[in-house]
Amino acid sequence: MEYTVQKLAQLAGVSSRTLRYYDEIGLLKPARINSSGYRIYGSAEIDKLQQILFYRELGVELEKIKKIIHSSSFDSLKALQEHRTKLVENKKQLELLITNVEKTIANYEGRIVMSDQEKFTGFKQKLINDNEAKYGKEIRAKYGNEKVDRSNQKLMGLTPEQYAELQKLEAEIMDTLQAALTTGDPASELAQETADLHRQWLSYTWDKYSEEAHAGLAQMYVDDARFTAYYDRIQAGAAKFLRDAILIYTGKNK
Amino acid sequence: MEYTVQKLAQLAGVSSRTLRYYDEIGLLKPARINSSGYRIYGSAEIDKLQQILFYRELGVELEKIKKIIHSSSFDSLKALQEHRTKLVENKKQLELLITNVEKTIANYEGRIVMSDQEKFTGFKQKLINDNEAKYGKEIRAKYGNEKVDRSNQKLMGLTPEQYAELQKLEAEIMDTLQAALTTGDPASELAQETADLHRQWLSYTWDKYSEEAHAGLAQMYVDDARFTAYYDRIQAGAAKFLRDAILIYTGKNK
DNA sequence: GCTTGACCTTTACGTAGCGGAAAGGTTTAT
DNA sequence: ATAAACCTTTCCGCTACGTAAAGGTCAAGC
Repeated sequence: MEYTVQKLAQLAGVSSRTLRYYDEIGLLKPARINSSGYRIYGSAEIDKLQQILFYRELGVELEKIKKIIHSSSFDSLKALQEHRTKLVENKKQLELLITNVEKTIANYEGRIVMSDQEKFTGFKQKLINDNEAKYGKEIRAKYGNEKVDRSNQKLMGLTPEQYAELQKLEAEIMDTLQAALTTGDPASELAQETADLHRQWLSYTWDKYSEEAHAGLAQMYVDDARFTAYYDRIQAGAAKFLRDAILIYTGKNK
Repeated sequence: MEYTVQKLAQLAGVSSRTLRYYDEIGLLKPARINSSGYRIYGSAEIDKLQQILFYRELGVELEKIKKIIHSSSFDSLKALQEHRTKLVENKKQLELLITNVEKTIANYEGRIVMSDQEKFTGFKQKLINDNEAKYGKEIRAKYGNEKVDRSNQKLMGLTPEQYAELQKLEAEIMDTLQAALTTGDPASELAQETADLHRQWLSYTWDKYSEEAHAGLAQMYVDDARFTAYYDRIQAGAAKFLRDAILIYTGKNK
C-alpha cells in the first residue's frame, strides 16, 4: 500500500503538518517523491512511524528518537520490550495519581487527612519508580517479608477513623521533625517527641513494638534511599537526624 | 506550614522556574512576599497547586486552568471527580497501547500478522470511524490471522470500529480482573462483573453464546499453559480465579 | 566579622513541536 | 470547465518553560 501525507496522517492519527515536519527534520522521509512533488509513503515508513509514535508517547525528544532508530545497533524487538516496560510503569504512575485524586476527594469530604507530601504523590515521576525497582526487593530481603506483609495486612484492617488518625500522626511527625531539626540536637526534647510520635505511628502497623525493631527501622531510614528521600524532603540530613533521635529514644545509641 | 519557592518546588516535584512562571502569568500567586522579596506559599497555595497539576496532567492549557480555578462557579469536588474519570480513561487508553505493543512484539516474532490500521490502535481514538469507509475491504482481508483459530471467521467480518471496541473490552476485562483479585473472592461483585465482561467479549467472536461453552473455555484457561500465562501476567493464579468466577457466573460450579 | 555557599530576585533570550495562514500547483469529480 | 480537495514551500506564532546573567539575602563556620 502507498499513502500520501494526508492518508497516512489519518491512518496514524497525526496531522499532515506533523509528517511534513518529520520529513523536514529527517526523522521520517517518504519512500519517494512523485512527479508532482507529492510525498509517497510505503509500508516500511508505516512501521517506522509506529516506532516513532511509541517513543513519542513515552516523551522522548524527536532528535533522540532519530538517533535511536537510525543507529545501526537499533534492535526493534528489544526496543519494543522496553516500550512495554515503560508503558506499564506509566500505568502504575497513573494508578498512583488516581489513588491520589481519590484520597483528595476523601480529604475534601473530611473523611481523611492528607499530609502536604501526600498531596503530590504521583506527580513526581520516575525517581520513586526507579527507587522502587532498585530497592524494593532488597528491603524485603533485608528486613523480612514477614514484617512487611503483616504490616500490610494490618493496614487493610483499619477503620477509616483509625486510618485518618494514622495519617494525622504522620503529618505531625513531619512537622515535629522539622521543628526538631532547627535545634540540631537529636537528644533535644523536640527530637525525642518526634521519636515518640514515631513509636505511636508504628503501633498502628506493628503487632508488637520492640525497641530493637524500632532502632532497626531507624537505621533502615538511612540505609534505604527511598526512605532517606522521603524524610530528606524536609531538609538534607533529616533521615539521619531521625535515626539518631530514635537510637537515643530506644537507648540503642552505642 | 510555609514554603519558599524551592521547598514547594521540591515538595510538588516541579521546578522553581515553573512556580515563578505560574506567578508571572497569575496562575498561582504566593500567599505573601516577605521583606526581602521572597515568595512565601501557604497551605491554600499547596491545595491550589495540586489542582493545577491535576489539570496539567490531563493536558489542559495553563490559561484554561487559570480560568477554570478562578471562576466563581468552580466546584473543586466536582472537578476532582472529573479528574478521576479522565485519569481512568487515560489508563484505559494506556492499556490499549500496551496491548498494541504486545501485539507488535508478537507480530515481529512472526506469531501474528497486524494490519496497518492495527498498528496505530491506541494512538488515535475516533478517527477510526472514517477509515472504515475507505479501507474497509482491505482490513477485512487482513484481519484473518489475528485471533484464536475458532473465532477467525467472525472476526473477519468485524469493522475497525467493532475491532476497537473489542480491544477496549479486552482491556476492561484485565482491569476489572485485577481489581477483583484483591477481593480474593470469585463470587464477589467485581469478579462477577469480570465474568460478564468476558461474556460480552466472547459475543464478538462467537456466533452463539452458551453457558456450557463459556464454562468450558474457562477451564481451558487453566489447562492450557498459553492462556494461563496470558492471564497470570496480572498475578499468579489469575487464570484460576477467572475460571472460578466464570463457573459461578455460568452456574456450572459443581 | 568575614567569607562561603546555598538560597532568593528580575530580566531576557532560546527551544521544541508543531499550528495556521499565505500563495500557489495538481488531481478528481461532476 | 470549474470547483473541491488535494498537494507544495515559506514563514511567522505559540506554549511552557530551560537557562544564563547579574545581583541581593541568609545561616554557618572559621
